[in-house]
Amino acid sequence: MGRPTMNDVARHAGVSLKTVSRVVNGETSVSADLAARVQAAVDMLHYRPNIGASMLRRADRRTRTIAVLLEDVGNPFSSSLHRAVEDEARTRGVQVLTGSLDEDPQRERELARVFTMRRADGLIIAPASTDQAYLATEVQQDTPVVFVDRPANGFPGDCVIATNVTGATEAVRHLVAHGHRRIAHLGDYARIPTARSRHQGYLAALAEAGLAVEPDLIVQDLHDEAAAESATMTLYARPDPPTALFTSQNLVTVGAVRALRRLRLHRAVAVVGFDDFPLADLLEPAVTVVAQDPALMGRTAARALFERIDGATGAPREFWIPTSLIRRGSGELPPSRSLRDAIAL
Amino acid sequence: MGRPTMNDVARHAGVSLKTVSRVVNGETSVSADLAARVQAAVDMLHYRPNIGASMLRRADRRTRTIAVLLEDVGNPFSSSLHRAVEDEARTRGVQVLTGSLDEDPQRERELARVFTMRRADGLIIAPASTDQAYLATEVQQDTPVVFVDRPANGFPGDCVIATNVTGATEAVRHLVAHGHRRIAHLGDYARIPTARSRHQGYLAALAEAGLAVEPDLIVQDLHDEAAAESATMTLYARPDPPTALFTSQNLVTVGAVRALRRLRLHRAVAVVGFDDFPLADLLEPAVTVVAQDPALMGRTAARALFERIDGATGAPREFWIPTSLIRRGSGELPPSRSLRDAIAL
DNA sequence: CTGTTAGCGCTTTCAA
DNA sequence: TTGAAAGCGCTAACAG
Repeated sequence: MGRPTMNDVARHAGVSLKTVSRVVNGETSVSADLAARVQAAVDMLHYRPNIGASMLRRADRRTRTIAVLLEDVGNPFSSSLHRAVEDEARTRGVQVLTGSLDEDPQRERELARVFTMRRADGLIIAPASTDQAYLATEVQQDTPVVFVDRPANGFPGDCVIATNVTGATEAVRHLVAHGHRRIAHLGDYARIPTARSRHQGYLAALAEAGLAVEPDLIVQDLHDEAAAESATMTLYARPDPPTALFTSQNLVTVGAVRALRRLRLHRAVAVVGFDDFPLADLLEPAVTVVAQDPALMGRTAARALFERIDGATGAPREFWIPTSLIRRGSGELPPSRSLRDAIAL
Repeated sequence: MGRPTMNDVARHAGVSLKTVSRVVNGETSVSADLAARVQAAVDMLHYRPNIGASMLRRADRRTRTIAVLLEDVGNPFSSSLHRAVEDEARTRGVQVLTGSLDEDPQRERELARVFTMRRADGLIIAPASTDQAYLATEVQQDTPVVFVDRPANGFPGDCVIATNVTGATEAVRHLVAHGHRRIAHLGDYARIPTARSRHQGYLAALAEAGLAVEPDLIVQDLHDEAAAESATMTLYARPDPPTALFTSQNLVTVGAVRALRRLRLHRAVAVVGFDDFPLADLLEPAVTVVAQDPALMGRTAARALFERIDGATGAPREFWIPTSLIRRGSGELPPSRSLRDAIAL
């Protein structure tokens, strides 16, 4: 009394179950006559094959499902990436399961297990944990995993990562070129690999310019707007504040911009942010950023995954997705000679 | 040579397959001794149940999967909604399949069919088409469908919709209260139900204020920033332009703001937008909006769906999600007496 | 408490 | 070209 089955169709069409299977799967070795009768029965009963059941017996054992584990399907970076994966999957008739990790390593394991029980053909993971060795026992040998946004440890898989170090270096070099000597770095959780790379790029640019590292100008473990805003306020309560900020993530960038607004320093302090965000060009001054390309990252990850699913072998590959500096104004402000006066206002 | 099966576990533990099934499913009627042996074998073989296979024979025939059809999983509205659905699903151990419709009715049907073949336990659809009668033959009687953001036609299902008409009326009433008499409406594709409702709300507010409808001040079928920007430019090339804009969607709002910037009218023309967007509060002037609550819409839709999946019967319900006017500055600008002079600049 | 048998909806294998 | 039988991994129904 539930959905009609292949057997129901066979009975209605007066053919064997196997003939229905052939028609449904588009095999050509069925006479036109029988095929038509089967099709008529399919239409009349509104038969829809149960692909979960077919996968059980099918030789390739594919579920035509992939799973994507992201930081948060609701944030702009993750959701752009998700959309790009969907588009690649769609051309192949593959469905996409998603889950949000919220920087929780535990959740990463849980979801890897859940999607394994669903027999996803492959996984795309933006790791929240620092060690993916657990995947060895969690996923099957022949289930490919592609890592995106952050590198993996302890498990072989293709890897799609933005050029975080060089992007950050370029950002800070840009500030140096505009005359800045005291450049602060506002970073995300220090345990996040991308945050570390961006920090590393910052240090490299300072070294390159022969500038000393001032630990007081480096604030880490900022993960949301509020934290970034208050860290910036604190920075500008100091006697000798920086003339420029390099922020390592868009929520941090926005938090810093908010603080500068409150302090009325938004036209006095230069800012370059890592990762672009909507409307950055409409702020005053418009925000200079090192833009990532989440859609390209998603597309690249999906294509790599499907190549592996289709049987590609060989050592894990690294795909480096270039970042690009977008000059909009905030990063081109010269160092203010009178920051303390401005603050006094 | 693939994944270990329940049979492999049974052999290793020296018990029957059914005993393994009991342990794996947490049934208590197994002696501690056997349960421990089974668990040991599970751990040693890294056994993971194939829930696709179990669903085939299980009495409730649930896949513990729901499908969500959205406009575009990459846009802020859809992705916030998606995230809220995920959170509800997670508490129930249910996985979420998603798909983007891109305003394509054909795609809506396709995806409904695909997810039916996956035997999703229920569907959440933000309709792209105007008629959902096709669902009658596409989904099973007992597969609940909940519609979100836009109403359904021709198919019974709970419906979760923002108060578009009253929200739009409130927006325009707000502009009227600030002295505006010539208020333009920039709307999305006229075929989109939410766009029509917002247009209707606009008309209601004008009528309430005793203002005549000026067809020249109504521009429809704007779906992206570029279209909205050029429509706004055109509007201000007219001899007698409006002193305020009511924009019906956030891309349209942003396009209009861009145009006003270019015309240097952003402090002269009042703007209220429908639907909030990130950083609206950081623009100058900050943008007054009628905010929707996509997360609440997603949560409400998911809860309604799970109630139906859990057997709730009764007539389709309507859940009206309230909008809220957020005053930020752009909507509180008074009518400019010298718009033409300002434009002349 | 434990096991045996049947069968979910489908594809495979093999025979006609 | 068509179909019968077996079986994918699992749970239900029923025995012991």
